Amino acid sequence: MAKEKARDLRTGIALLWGEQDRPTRGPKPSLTPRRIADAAVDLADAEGLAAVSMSKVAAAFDLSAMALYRYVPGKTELVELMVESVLAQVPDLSAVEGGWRPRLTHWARLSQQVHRAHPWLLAATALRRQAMGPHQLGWLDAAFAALEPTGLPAAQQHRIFVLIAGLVRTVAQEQVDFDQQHDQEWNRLTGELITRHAARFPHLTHAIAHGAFTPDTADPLDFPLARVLDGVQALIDRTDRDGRTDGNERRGGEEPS
Amino acid sequence: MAKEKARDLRTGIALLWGEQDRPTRGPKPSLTPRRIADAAVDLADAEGLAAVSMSKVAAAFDLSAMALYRYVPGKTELVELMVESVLAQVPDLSAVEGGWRPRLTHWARLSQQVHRAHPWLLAATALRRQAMGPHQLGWLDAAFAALEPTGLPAAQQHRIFVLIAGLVRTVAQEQVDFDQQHDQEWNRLTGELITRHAARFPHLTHAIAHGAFTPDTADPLDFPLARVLDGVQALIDRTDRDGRTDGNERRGGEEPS
DNA sequence: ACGCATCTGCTGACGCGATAAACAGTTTAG
DNA sequence: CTAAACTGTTTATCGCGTCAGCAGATGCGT
Repeated sequence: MAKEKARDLRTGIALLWGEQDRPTRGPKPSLTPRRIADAAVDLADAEGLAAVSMSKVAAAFDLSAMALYRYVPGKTELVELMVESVLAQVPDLSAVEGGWRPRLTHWARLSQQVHRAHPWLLAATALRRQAMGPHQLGWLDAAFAALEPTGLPAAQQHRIFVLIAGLVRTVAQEQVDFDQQHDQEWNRLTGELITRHAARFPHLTHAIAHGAFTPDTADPLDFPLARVLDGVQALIDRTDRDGRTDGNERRGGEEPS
Repeated sequence: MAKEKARDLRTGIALLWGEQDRPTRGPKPSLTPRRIADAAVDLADAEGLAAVSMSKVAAAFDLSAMALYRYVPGKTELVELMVESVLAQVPDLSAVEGGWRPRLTHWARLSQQVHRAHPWLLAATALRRQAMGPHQLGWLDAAFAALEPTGLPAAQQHRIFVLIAGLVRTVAQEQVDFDQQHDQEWNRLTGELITRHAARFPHLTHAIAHGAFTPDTADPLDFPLARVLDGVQALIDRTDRDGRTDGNERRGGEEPS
């Protein structure tokens, strides 16, 4: 899981951007990286990322596991291809009216939908700065397009993008993990624990008594996204008013390190 | 990785809360779950979570892998113990002056520090609603303590907690993944890609030209945390002014589903 | 003081994962 | 037509979590 090979990035990129020349000799290839990735996506959608093993993917084509290595350097690159495949619908936000806020909101919702449709995406993009394909860069471009009208410095636009992308991930995480059965069990057992040790967790107890953990039918993205965008709006207002601030003012934390 | 056993939660909780009776017969146990967890933490700190295998942990005591199963039901529970061990310093925010905002900020910073000291924590708490030990609940209690003075409804306090905890995770993710070597390589290769396909990613190109990806010496938690807390402040202001709003007003997204 | 139930820790085995190596069979360029 | 280039297979290695069964230590009830 932590074996980097240094050449992975380069080979991954080559694969993602289709920069390989399939030669003309020998038998016709029966597969393509794309077809393999799509089969892997189907498998992951149905049984989770953990079920995606070289042999199970190969089995979808009635081939042996090793056959895949003719098309894909290794599993790392296969997962990168899966991500790219799933992001094929690059958002076009130019039709969204109302400026940066509705556009960013729409971007976030589209991203959330992809995560909902492919719960494994979260785990697949979790670690490392991986090789990015054209579709992934397309999503990034769309986000910057939405942020441009804020008039904020590019560095801050980037930070806001990271913030919102992270938010979508967080919310997706909650939704992915959700499991009626398991969740009820968890609520029951943990609730019982807290009640038993109420004196040790007074504020938690108080909050629960006032409905903090009451289930909620609203889309879980609504509330946090509204908060974050309010925060961005506040930054824009302050920047417009003050002429120039770097956005890292003293509000919200003092200690130097 | 995806094998749930239904009894895991219950046994995990029993272990975390020390609700087992070690009997009196037989040889003296040479270990305790706690000592095992601490050894595993040291291993993970040094070589990453992937390096934490039953045999490697056991090797730290010159024992065989199977010996650990006398103390710990399985690896799942071991990881839960590791998390609990690392959260032993439950924050006490009562000394922090200035109301909810500095307190929440402090909570976030402490959490960030733990994540920095134990990069594997992120992966260890990534999945599922796991069994929570007293320390973990302590952190939760501290957060609600900080949120109480906002006067917001408990359900919103909970949502804000989730938002901020997620934010810390996101930032921690960035920091954990960071690797000078690999990052420079990534910047070089990906930058080159974007330049080559500039026409396809106009806004991204524009943002980069204006310094969007320029490295930054500020603590990466500063900016996003300030934005989120500004957003919370806006919610408080609005609630105070309007008397009553449910916090899911129309700002920031309209479509019903 | 003794014996056995109760422990601890060990070895061996299983199944499953990624992937390296060597090989058999196929296709096409020269 | 032949050899290079290519596809797919079998076999093997290594590491993982964990189950089963065994050897030896310990201390309770007698």
